[in-house]
Parts: sequence; C-alpha cells; structure tokens
Amino acid sequence: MSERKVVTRMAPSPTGKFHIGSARTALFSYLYAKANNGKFILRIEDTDKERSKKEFEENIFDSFDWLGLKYDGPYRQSERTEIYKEQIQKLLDSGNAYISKEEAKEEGQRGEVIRFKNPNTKIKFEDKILGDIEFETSDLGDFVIAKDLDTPLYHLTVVVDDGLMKVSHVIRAQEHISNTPRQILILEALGFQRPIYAHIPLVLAPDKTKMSKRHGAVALLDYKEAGYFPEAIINFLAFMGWNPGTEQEIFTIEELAKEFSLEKVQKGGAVFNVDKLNWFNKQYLNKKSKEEIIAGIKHYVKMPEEMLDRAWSTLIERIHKFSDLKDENLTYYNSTPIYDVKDLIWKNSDEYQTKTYLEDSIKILEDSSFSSMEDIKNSIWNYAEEKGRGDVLWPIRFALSGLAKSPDPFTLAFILGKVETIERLRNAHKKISEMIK
RNA sequence: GGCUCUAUCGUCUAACGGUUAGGACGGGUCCUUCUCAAGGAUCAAAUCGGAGUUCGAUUCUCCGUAGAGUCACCA
Repeated sequence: MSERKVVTRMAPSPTGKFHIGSARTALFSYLYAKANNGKFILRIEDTDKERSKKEFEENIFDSFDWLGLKYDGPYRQSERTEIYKEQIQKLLDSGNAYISKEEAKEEGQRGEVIRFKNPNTKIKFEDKILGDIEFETSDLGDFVIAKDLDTPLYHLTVVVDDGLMKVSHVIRAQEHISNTPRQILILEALGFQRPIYAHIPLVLAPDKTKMSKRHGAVALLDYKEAGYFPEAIINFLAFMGWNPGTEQEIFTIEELAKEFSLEKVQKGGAVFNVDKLNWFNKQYLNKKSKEEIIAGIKHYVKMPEEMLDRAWSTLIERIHKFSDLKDENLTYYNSTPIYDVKDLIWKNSDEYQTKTYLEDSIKILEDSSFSSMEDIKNSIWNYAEEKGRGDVLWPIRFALSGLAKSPDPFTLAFILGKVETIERLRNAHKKISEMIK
C-alpha cells in the first residue's frame, strides 16, 4: 500500500496571474514530494480556451522559477486532447457516461453534451489533513464532463491526468474539497487507483475570507516586485498552516523539505499577515552579502557608487524590504538639505550657543579623519560630552540631513564624506549667523 | 438555502487526557540614545458556549453558536 512512489502535482489554470495562495499550495506539494523522495509535476490546466492566456502561463512559469521550485513537465492539457477523447469514449462505451440532448439556455451552450451517469452512492474518503469525509453523490446529479469528445472539462481531465501520471497524493486547496466526490466517481469508472487526498487550508485575508484582488496584492510576483526575497516568501508561506513543532522559525527550503509532513498541517485557514512576512524578509535581508544588498538598493535609490559603498548598511537598517526605500526621505544624500534655521537649535539651546558649537565642530571635523564612522565619532565625542550631547550633536545632524529623523550625525558625516559634510556645516553656520544679526 | 469543513492571545501557532496554556509577529513599558531605526530587558494578551465521558478535559463525544468553502456546458 505504501509502496507507491510519491508523485505530487500542482495544476494551475492560466486564467490569471499566479496567486500567492496557489504558491503556498504548490510549495506544500513540492515539499511533500521532496520530503518523500518523490516527483513533483507542474500541469497547466488550460482546457478553457476562452479564458486561458499565454501570458498567464508565462506568469506561472516565472513564479515557479522565482521561487526556485523545480518541477517535472510542464504538461499542458490543451496538448492532450486525444488522451481525454479516448477516456471519454471508454466512459461512453461502458455506460458510465452518455450523450445528453439539452436545451441551450445561454449563448455558447451546446445542444449536446456528455454527462457522467451518477450512480448515486455514498463516497467516503480519508483526507490526510481533514480526516474522514463523506458525501452523498445523489445531489450532484449527472454532471457534465465534456462538451464533446474533443472538448473535455475539468473534472474529467484532472482525473485522467492524475491517473495516467500516477499522482499518488493530490495536495490542493480546501476549496476543491467538494470536487472530490465527483472526481472519485469518474476515477472509479475509469479504473484508476485512488490517490491520497490532502486538502490544505485556505490563505485568508484579514477579514477571514478567501484572499482576492480586492484585498490587495495577491499575485505572487507582486511580492517579487515589492522587493521581497523568494526565501522569505517560502519561509513565510510554509509557516501559514504548517509548523515544525519546534521553536525554529527560519528555514531554508532544503530544511523545509526535510521537515515537512502533512500531519503537521493545520485544518483551519490562516490569515495572511504582512507584518510577519516583513519580519521574515528582514531576517533574510540581514543575512545578505554587501554585494547583494547594494544590488538591491540600486533599484530604488540613485547614489554615487562610492557613497553607496559607505551607505548600504545604514540604508537597510530602517527597512524590511528594498522597496521601502521609496518611502524613505533620502534626498539629503544627493542634494543640500533645505530647512528652517530655527530647527537647527536643540531643545534648551539657543542660536548663540548653536553658532558656537557649529564653529567648533567644523574646526574639529576639519582635522578629523573620515575613514570610518568611528573616527568621526571619536573626534567630536568629547566635545559633545562637555557641551551637552544634544546641543552639539543635534545641530550637526540637522545640518547634514535637514530632517528631524535620520541616522546619527557620525554615520551621516561618514556617508557624505568630508568635503560635503564641512560644506553643509558651514552653510548651517552661515544661516544661523545671519539669523543673529 | 443545500452540502462540506473549521474553531487556543489581534495574527501565525505549540501543548501522550494532568503545563503557572509555551513560542513568534504585532502592541505596551523600561534601558540605551541628539532624533529615527536597530539592540537589550520586561509586560499585557487566548482555550466560542452548553451538556456529557473521566479522578481530571484545550485535547474525546453530542448539541448549539460563529465563521469559511462550494454549489457552471470555469478551473
């Protein structure tokens, strides 16, 4: 019984961009196959000629590539018409299906379709995740399995393909659970071996309903665009509805493939929590090499190479993902900040003191080495301690960034470089001098 | 509405029928600190309700309640 080689599959239809929820289903299928030394198949379910689009098929491939999920295939149902035809004929011949004359109620409907002859029985199956499930098939009626011999429909094609491709475990989203009895009926009529079913819980939006376009970003590749790392997405997705039973949270896909089991998959749906995703992404961001980080930053920030070399580690301190850089006010790195002179003065300080501190600071920094942030800090720290850290440091930092919130003055000075730093400080000094007279 | 499924902190989740119900995200407070971020410490926060089984139910059973999915000549 357990002799069967593990074969799982993901069977998306190219009728829209590949969904983040589908990505998780694919991941679970993939992981289960890997965990059991099995095979993972990608099958494009494009029997609906009206709605299937090549661009969406591409989107599916790009999605798998981005996540790094290797698969067997891809197979396309649109290329397997002859196979289905043969199976439909078998069903017709055995009396399990029949050609039904119909009244076309809607435009495009046929006057003749092929229906499955429902034996009206009770179908029981054991779902690996949900447990025993029972359906009365009588309320399904004689459902349509093909428009004609050359135009098979979903239920038929899934069963035929899963049967012929020797799929051992059908791991799919819970929304498919009510399709299962129909498919078991066809499968039995065709004499295929029954796969093990595992219906994984849905990915939910914050309102607890199935995630859809109206909830925001649902296409997997939207997350690529937003600057998330595929490793972070995988790690996050794996933890929606599954957990290792330990307190380890960071997993590479290889580690996941080792640990994954259907027994630990949750029964109920899981709400998609962007904050947690961001946290995962940050974990991976912190592990990236300097080169990778610089490359990522370049997509969102224009900065001289040499300056970027000093700024990269500071830039990622305040973000979870690269695209967050868009929301950061970073213009002060490239252009002289514009600000109100009065903002140069720290809390209880005044313009006279601030002017003096600026003057002294400029002198100190002119003699300082700028080869590291520490050098800069060391040169001015004692003076700041003596006069009051806020009184000295705030004007410097403000003169450099023009912002109430920014990295510390030493870091800023280091990134901007000596020439630019001194110039901005002189500028500030000039402004405050003018204010006084 | 029919059918099917689900139910532990706000969210993701852990807990052989016996735990002060644990962890993570997020949040609060404190420390650090010129600001922000980061970091460290710390706190708050949950077993849907009612019966039953049991010496003992988060855990098993039943009934409620709530939520979800699905009901195509789509997949």
